[in-house]
Amino acid sequence: MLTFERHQAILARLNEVKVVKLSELVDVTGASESTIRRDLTDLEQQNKIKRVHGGASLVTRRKDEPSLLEKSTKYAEEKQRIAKEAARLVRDGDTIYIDAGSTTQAMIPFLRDKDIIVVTNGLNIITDLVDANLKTYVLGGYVKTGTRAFVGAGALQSIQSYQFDIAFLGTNGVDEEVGFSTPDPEEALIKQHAIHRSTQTYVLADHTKLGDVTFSKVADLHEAALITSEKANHDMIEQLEKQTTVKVVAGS
Amino acid sequence: MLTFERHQAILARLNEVKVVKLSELVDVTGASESTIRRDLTDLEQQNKIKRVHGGASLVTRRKDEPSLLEKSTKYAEEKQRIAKEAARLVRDGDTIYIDAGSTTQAMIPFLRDKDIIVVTNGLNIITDLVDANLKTYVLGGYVKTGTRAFVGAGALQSIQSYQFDIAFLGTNGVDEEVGFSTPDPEEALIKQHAIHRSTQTYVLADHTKLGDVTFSKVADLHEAALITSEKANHDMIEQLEKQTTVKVVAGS
DNA sequence: TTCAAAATCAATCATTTTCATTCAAAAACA
DNA sequence: TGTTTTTGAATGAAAATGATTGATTTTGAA
Repeated sequence: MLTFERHQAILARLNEVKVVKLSELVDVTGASESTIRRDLTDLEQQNKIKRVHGGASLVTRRKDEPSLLEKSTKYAEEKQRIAKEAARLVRDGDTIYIDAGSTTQAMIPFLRDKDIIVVTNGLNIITDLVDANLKTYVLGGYVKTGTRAFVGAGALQSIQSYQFDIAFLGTNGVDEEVGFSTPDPEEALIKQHAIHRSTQTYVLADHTKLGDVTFSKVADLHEAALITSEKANHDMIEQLEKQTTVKVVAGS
Repeated sequence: MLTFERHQAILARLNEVKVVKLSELVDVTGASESTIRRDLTDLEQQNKIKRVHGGASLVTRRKDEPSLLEKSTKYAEEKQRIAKEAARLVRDGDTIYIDAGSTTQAMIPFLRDKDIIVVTNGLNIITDLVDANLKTYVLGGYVKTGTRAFVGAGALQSIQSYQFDIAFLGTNGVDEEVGFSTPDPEEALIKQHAIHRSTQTYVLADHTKLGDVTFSKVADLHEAALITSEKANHDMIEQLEKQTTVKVVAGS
């Protein structure tokens, strides 16, 4: 058996089993223990496998987890909990829209490996989606400096091609009277279209957003359900519940 | 047994087994070991097989796209020089298309702060463009795992909206007969449209691509100009010049 | 926990296989 | 005929392999 063939056999077997004992590999390939050891060393140097005592496992091509510091600042605990709750709503077979934004981005780890199609307009979101092994589609358009969301005529045209089971949106303001709002009119426009092309819409907002109003109105409260956290003012939540469904996730 | 026949026999056998022991080949063809070795050397030079210790395997024209990391580190210097030459062609006020790919990506630092509009279908390219302070537009579409290019119906629809002064494309193969080619038909389709929507087209290719043929044809040689480097075989360049404009950038 | 047996490991060496190079014989060619 | 190309055998170098050694790690029983 050729070196190349053996390497293939080893990798194939690892693909099935994730971790295999050395003795099994010896059986499968019919090579001596020494040879297998050398093979494993080779493959490890090629960064294809990770050796463990007695065997080996395939290295997952995922990007390294962001550092803890990054995580804690980027996705505060509250966002994590809200994102997790949102992700629970997604079922295999769904086609969903994930809006640009850090809270919606926090959903992605909870969606890993699901059999879903995801559409997004957020540059930072794309990489995470692909790394999470999800079928990923992107709106085209102009890349906004700052949030790096795709907006404008291109994005508008793109979104018309899709229908979503659920849209998950971020927001900068949730107000009883004004409804959902965001600073940039261009982004607001995309969000509006996402709502209209989707069977259900959930807006993810941590407690700091409640009561705020920003420049561009996205939608009335009744047009989307809201997911927020216990940290929010309870009177505020009661008020909002008159106009929309509110999911409140447990505090820390 | 004729040389040609032997070559065919070898290739046929490789087709079946992917990798064969040299001794087996000797049995099959009835030629001496030396002859087989010479045959294998020939076939490898013709780029038809890849030799490994103890045998050989057929080169596949389909998958086998090197990872992004590999791409970006390999022949970095040469790509830099080619990219710089390409960037020199861009004038203020231009609208250009920059194809997904590591060589085209290398152009971006040389375009910094220019007053141009850039359209791309490469995920990794977007961030660089925005960071280089360029007005950036993105095609939508499906995100290919691997190269992370945007392809498919969405990308196709998006690209129809634009007209370019210059399109800069990468490629995996440049061949006198076949022309420009790339492994993925979906990407090839986008490239074709880019060419047709653009006043001028330049294909950027380091010397390793010349003479190669991959699965999907993108265009004939005369449909685009070529930028490559002095490392390329000079006879090859002469041949190519019969069908297209070739810019050759200085060696290291 | 501690200890000893078992398993696994890296390192080394002798053997086998494969390789490129060389050279002379055979074949093809003109 | 003489010349060129192809072939096969021989050589030593290089690479791959399998067995052995003793060190290290894991396991399981006390």
